[in-house]
Amino acid sequence: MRPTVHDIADKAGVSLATVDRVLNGRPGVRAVTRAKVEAAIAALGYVRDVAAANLAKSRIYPLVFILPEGDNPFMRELEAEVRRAGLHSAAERTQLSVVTVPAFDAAALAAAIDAAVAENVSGIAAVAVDGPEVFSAIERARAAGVPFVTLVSDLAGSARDHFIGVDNIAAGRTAGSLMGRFLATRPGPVAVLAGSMRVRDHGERLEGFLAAMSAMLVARAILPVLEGQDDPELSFSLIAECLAEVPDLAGLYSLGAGNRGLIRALAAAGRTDVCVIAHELTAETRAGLESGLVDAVLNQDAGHEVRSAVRVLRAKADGLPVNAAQERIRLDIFIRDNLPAEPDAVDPSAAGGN
Amino acid sequence: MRPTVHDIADKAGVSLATVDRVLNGRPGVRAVTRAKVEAAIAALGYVRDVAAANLAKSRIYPLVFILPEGDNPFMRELEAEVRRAGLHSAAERTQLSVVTVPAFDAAALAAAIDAAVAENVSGIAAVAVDGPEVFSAIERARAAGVPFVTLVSDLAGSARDHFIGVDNIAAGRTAGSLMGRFLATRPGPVAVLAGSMRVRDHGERLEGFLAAMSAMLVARAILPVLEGQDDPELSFSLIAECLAEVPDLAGLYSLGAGNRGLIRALAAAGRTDVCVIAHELTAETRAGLESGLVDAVLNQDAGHEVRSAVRVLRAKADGLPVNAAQERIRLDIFIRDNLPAEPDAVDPSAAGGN
DNA sequence: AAATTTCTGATTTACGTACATCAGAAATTC
DNA sequence: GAATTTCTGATGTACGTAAATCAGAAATTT
Repeated sequence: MRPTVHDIADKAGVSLATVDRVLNGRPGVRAVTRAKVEAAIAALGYVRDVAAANLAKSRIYPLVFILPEGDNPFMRELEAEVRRAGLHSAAERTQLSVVTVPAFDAAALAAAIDAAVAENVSGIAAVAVDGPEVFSAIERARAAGVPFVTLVSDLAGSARDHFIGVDNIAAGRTAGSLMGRFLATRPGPVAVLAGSMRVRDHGERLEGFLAAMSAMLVARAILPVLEGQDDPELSFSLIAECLAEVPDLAGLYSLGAGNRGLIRALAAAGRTDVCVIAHELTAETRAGLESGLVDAVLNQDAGHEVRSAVRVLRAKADGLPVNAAQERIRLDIFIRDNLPAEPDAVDPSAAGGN
Repeated sequence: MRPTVHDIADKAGVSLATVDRVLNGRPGVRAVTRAKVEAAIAALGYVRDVAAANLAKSRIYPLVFILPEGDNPFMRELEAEVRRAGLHSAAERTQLSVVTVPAFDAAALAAAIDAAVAENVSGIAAVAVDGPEVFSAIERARAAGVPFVTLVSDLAGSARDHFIGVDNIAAGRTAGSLMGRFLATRPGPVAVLAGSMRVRDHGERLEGFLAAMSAMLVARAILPVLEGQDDPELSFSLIAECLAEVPDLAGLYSLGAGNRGLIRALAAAGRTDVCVIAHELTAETRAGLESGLVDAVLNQDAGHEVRSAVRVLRAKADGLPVNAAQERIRLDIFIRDNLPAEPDAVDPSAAGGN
């Protein structure tokens, strides 16, 4: 059997109360006694039984996810995954909630962060927009002792505890590399559709893509980046216009969330010959892959990200270390042949993470 | 607060003991009383607090992983992941152990299954070899009430509860599809290196690969399958011989574990022009991707598989349902540009799954 | 040496569930 | 209606930890 607090007390020759004080960093223990207890803990290889501890504490952890509003399918999927995780979150003593704010709006995000801090939550996960207001809001949260993780789009250099999302530079590089291989020697320029350069993930993906394309043996023209604001209508018209103006367009990299408009424009123009690489496996991009309009989709698993965020925030709230390797989010590559089955309906009885 | 057994007792107007009898399916409750209690449970939306239940039971679940022995790097990684998971398995009240048996040996596997059943374990995960002995051993395990999952290689049609691994037909199709795109119009035959057709995963991958290749616009000769028994030396000589005899070889699909020998043979022949697609991201295939000898690696995440197997076996042991969607193992595609960072050293302090 | 402060021990209750025991009520059989 | 069987209630202990209380020991100050 694994050792308990009682074993520590026996081994160290102190009382249970003293062990408790040492374990939970409470005052009222002399340095020598504390050392004795710590020695016993180390000798026995004691590890706290978190289940029992949480039971005794009956503590709950209210965690807030701040996501951009609007019809960005990936963000809505993230929201759905938060709700899904919330169904069995009671077992892990977490209470998840979602707050939505206007997309690409640093001031609104900062206000939402401050509001969450005021509500005294145990942790915040947010899709970061770049801006000084956001930096200082994160600093205020951390100063108030509230763990903070960035989700999907990072804000390196800020006070955030952790970033949960893919390496976006590598994602862009992967897109560029696949595009190069798929196009091979076929001539023609490549277009890029982004949402906004005010979120770092888009900027980073572009950076990686350009780097990979410029490393190709065959030099290829990259058209100026189209900014569709992750809006279906705007994305549609931008792409439709581009297709009309550039008849020999060879490739199209969609690094944001404008895929609905993009696919509609491609279908309308009947251009199945363009090599299309998009991000995030949603209903639209899945249909695009199946119909052959889209050649590859780079994806980050929303469910994994939500569960990872919950784990990290809980660990930070408890002052526990995080296994960075385990929390690394993988970049999935999907082509027509390795599409996963359609996700099933929510099953509240399911336990565990993934 | 979420409801407890006490709330049910109050609501149903019965005692705690009766609620307990209903919840745990113990005898001694009239049908009418049972119905009252069940109504109260449904009305309150009660869900058992598993943490408290496990604490009270102080039950442990001994789970056994039966893996092929030998220097198959992926199997050794699986073994390492089992040990890694075992480090914090105490928290989940599981006790993991690994048993190795000769590879491709149905009788040895069946014997190991019987031995595990005799030891009265709570669950068994095994890399299935095809054979009648294995079928009947699985049936004996299930008859003895021991949950059984197949790992990596399935045995559909057997009594196993669940399969933990990728869809190997889709994996083969993906390999074929990528091979076709990467080769484009380049002429030349393609070779396939397998381990043994006695494990179904190899057979299924081959099936998918051939299907995808035959669906290509450009017809391409596929050489007879080379069976390397997952042995580095044998694989080396088979590939070396093949490279010598087929100078215009265009592609090479390695669907088993003979990658060390394969890469050595390619390097020795200086053939960086052959399009190579291999399975499982190991030290060898990673180095191959980085050096450019290997073009793509299809991977299943050993850590995910182990954690999924543990979750499924525990759920089966407790008679709980399994969320199949959540337990589906993804097929990862790795190219040079989306290689994850080298795995870190084991960190026993890490909590949670992924 | 007395008074004070700081530390430590002993004990208790609680968290939510599992499980066992025993007495008594209700239903069934004779 | 008595005897029996089957069901139900009441109660208690246990799991491993958290947290509180209070008494007493040790160290410190006066």
